[in-house]
Amino acid sequence: MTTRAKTPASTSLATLANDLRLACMRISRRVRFESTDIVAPHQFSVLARLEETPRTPRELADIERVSPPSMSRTVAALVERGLVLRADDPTDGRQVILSLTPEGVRTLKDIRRRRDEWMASRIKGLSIEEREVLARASEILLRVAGE
Amino acid sequence: MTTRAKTPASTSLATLANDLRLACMRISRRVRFESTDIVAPHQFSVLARLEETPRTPRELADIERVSPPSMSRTVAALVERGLVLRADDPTDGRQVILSLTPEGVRTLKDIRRRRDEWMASRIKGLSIEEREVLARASEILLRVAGE
DNA sequence: TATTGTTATACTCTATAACTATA
DNA sequence: TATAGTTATAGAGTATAACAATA
Repeated sequence: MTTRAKTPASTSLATLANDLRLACMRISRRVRFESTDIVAPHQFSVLARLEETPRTPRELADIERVSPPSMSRTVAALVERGLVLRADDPTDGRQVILSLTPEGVRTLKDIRRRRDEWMASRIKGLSIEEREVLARASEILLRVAGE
Repeated sequence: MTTRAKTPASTSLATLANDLRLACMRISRRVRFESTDIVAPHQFSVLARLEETPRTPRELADIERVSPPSMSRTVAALVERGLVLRADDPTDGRQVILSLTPEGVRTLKDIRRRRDEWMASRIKGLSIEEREVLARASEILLRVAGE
């Protein structure tokens, strides 16, 4: 492989890709493992999608890349728990509109708070310079992840 | 959510924790979604553990925080696929020693290559400065994740 | 008696196929 | 006939409880 950069070896594309991927995956893994969420991962994803805007089960299934029956079941569990509200679509009798209940909003906030607390506890001991690096990296990564 | 951090020193701990966590989780999510792994996540974890050193099912269950019966099942599937080798422990008849087969080693490498390719394609278009930020961030994050 | 590992059984999440209701 | 959603059924992964083999 060609390392054409005058910069350190750590900026080789392949090395950086591997290091960065591992770093992100390990952080994510520990966040999930140690913040003991109140809802399952697939339920959390649905709540987060409904926080953006009300959606139909079909839309959620497409976004989350699961089958309609799976989403039907996931939604049913969230409705059962009082986190999601079902409403008939006034213009199309086949569809249902799903949205978050106040309890759903609270649950989402609570989960994020716990996750953030874990992350905050990890970076609390870092230097100002290190935090600045991470702040800049966050911006870049969020942009890259959104592309 | 809460972006805005043009004044580095005033970047709050909570804001950084949230941005950084979201960034890592979104990157991880996309890596998993789009590199279409050959084995399931829990199987990959076990292969990676066995790459470090041969282990018993009990050790794997403790490390991966699943029950012994679950690990028993996971291991059986990997043995069935020819990725893991079972061997009797010569000093303790109750135990079995699990290790990777050559095919298991190849599979692990292949999965990592695919994941890295996705990540590399994402950072290919970044500037030298941005890559340097990510390289420094990787070091910090890997250290933090390992604590 | 304690430990390792498996089998028995049940619950959850996933999928495909078939069904109902509406457009 | 096509679409939205659910129900029927089956296949994995996980768990707890009970069992077998060994220490």
